[in-house]
Amino acid sequence: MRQSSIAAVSAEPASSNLERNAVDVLPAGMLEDQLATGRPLRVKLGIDPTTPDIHLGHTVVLEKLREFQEAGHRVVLIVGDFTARVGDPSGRSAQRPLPTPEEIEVNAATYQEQAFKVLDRDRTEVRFNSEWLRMAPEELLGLLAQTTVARLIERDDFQKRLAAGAPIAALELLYPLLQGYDSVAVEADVELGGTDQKFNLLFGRDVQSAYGQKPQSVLTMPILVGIDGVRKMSKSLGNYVGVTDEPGEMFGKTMRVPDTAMPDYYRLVLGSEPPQGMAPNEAKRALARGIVERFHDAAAARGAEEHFNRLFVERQAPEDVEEAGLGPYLGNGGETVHLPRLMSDLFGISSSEARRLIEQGGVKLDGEALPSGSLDMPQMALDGRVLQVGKRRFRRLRAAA
RNA sequence: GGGGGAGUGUCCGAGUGGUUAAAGGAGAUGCGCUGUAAACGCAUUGGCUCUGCCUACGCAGGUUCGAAUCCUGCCUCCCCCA
Repeated sequence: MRQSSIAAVSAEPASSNLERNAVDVLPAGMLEDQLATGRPLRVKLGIDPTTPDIHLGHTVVLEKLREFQEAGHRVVLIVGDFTARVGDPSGRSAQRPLPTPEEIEVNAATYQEQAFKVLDRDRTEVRFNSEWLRMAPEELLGLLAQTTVARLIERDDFQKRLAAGAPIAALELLYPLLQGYDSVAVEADVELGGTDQKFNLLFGRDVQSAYGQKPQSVLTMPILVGIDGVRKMSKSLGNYVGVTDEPGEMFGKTMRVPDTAMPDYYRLVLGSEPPQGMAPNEAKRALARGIVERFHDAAAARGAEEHFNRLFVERQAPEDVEEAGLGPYLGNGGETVHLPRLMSDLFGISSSEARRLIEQGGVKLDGEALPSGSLDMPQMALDGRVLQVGKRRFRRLRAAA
C-alpha cells in the first residue's frame, strides 16, 4: 500500500532545472513565477530529529535544496525539535513511539552536521522550531482556531486508519498546523519535502494565509526505496544507508540494492541517468563507488571496492582483522575453548544461534568450515587463526599468554 | 455514562483444555549457486552449563492430571450508542 507513493522517477526533462525529478510542483506555475522575479527565495525544509542519522532517503530532498542554493536562493533548515514530540502522521498506519526529549536533543545536533554533507553552510539558515512553537496557550488556541477537524482528517493516512478502525492520537491531529506555523515563522516562499509530505506542505499554505502571509509554493520529491527495494528507506525498517556509514558498509549496502531499484538510486542519489548498456554488476559497482565518493572521497571508494572484492568475490578475510584473546573463554582446565560462548561474546549473538551457525556450516576457521558439532576446540588449534562467522564477522584469535 | 470486542514469538497472523517452542507469511540469518551483500533454490529462526533443562501466548492470581485456550481481578487498546 505504501508502494503506491514511491513514485517512479520520470526521465522526462522538466521545464525548469529546479523542477527536475520533482513529483509535484504546486500550485501550477507558481514556482516559475517566483523564480522569474529574480528575488532570492526562502526555501524551507523541516526535518524532525526522531532518529540519530540522516540517510540517503533524506539526501534526495537535501540535494534539491542544494540546487536551489546554487541558483542563489536561501535555505531555511528547520530542525523539528518541537514537532518531533508530536509525531508526524505522514505515511504512518499507526502512531509510533515518540522519542524522549534527551534523544531529540542528541539527534538534533547530529542532524545539522550531517545535513551539511550536502548543503552549503553559508547559504543555510538553521532554526529550531521550539523557538516559536513553545508558544503561549492563548496563541496555540489561535492556531487551532484556523482549521476544522474535517480538514485535518481528510488526509489519506487518517482516512485509512479510520477505515481500519486504527487509533489516531489527538496529538497527531496537530501536526500539520504546527508544521504550517513553521512556514509562517520563517516566512517561507517555497517548501520542499517527500511526496508523503504533500498534505502537510499544502496545509502550510492555508496556515500562512490565515496569518496574512503569501502562501508558499510546494515541491515534492520522490521517496527513495530502501535497500530491500520495496519499502521506503527508513531507519526503523533497517533498510537504509546512512550518510555517515563507513565506506565499506556504504559500498556493501549499496551492492545489496536489488537491480530493479538501481535507476532510482542513480537519479535520486547521484543525480545522473543510469548508465546504458553496462552489465548490472558493473553498473551497481559504479553506483556504489559514486555514493561512497559523494559522502567520503575517491580513495575511500576505491578502498571500499577492494574490501568488497576481497570479502565477497575472493571470499577472503579482510586485510586488518580485529584480534580477540581466548583467555576468558577457556574451559576444561585451560585446554579448550567453548566456541558458542566465544562467539556470543564477540559478536553479540546468542549461544544457541552460534550453535546453529556451526551446524549450518556458517562458521569458518581460516576459510574452512567447521564440521558440525565443533563446540569445544583446543586452544592451540585456534591460536593465530581467523574465525569467520557468517559472511561479515571476523576475528583473529590469540591464545592466552 | 451504557454496550460490544481485542491483546500470541522481530513484525503480521492462525490456534479456543492434551505430541504446542506454538500453523502460515514477512523479515532476518546460513548454505548452495552466481554477475553483486542482486535474482533464484534449500535450510535455520526463544534461551541455556544442550541427546537434557528453562522460559514463553498483556499483567497477577485461580480451576484442572494438564491451559495460549476456562474463571477472577488489573492494565492497555478498538468499535458502537449517548
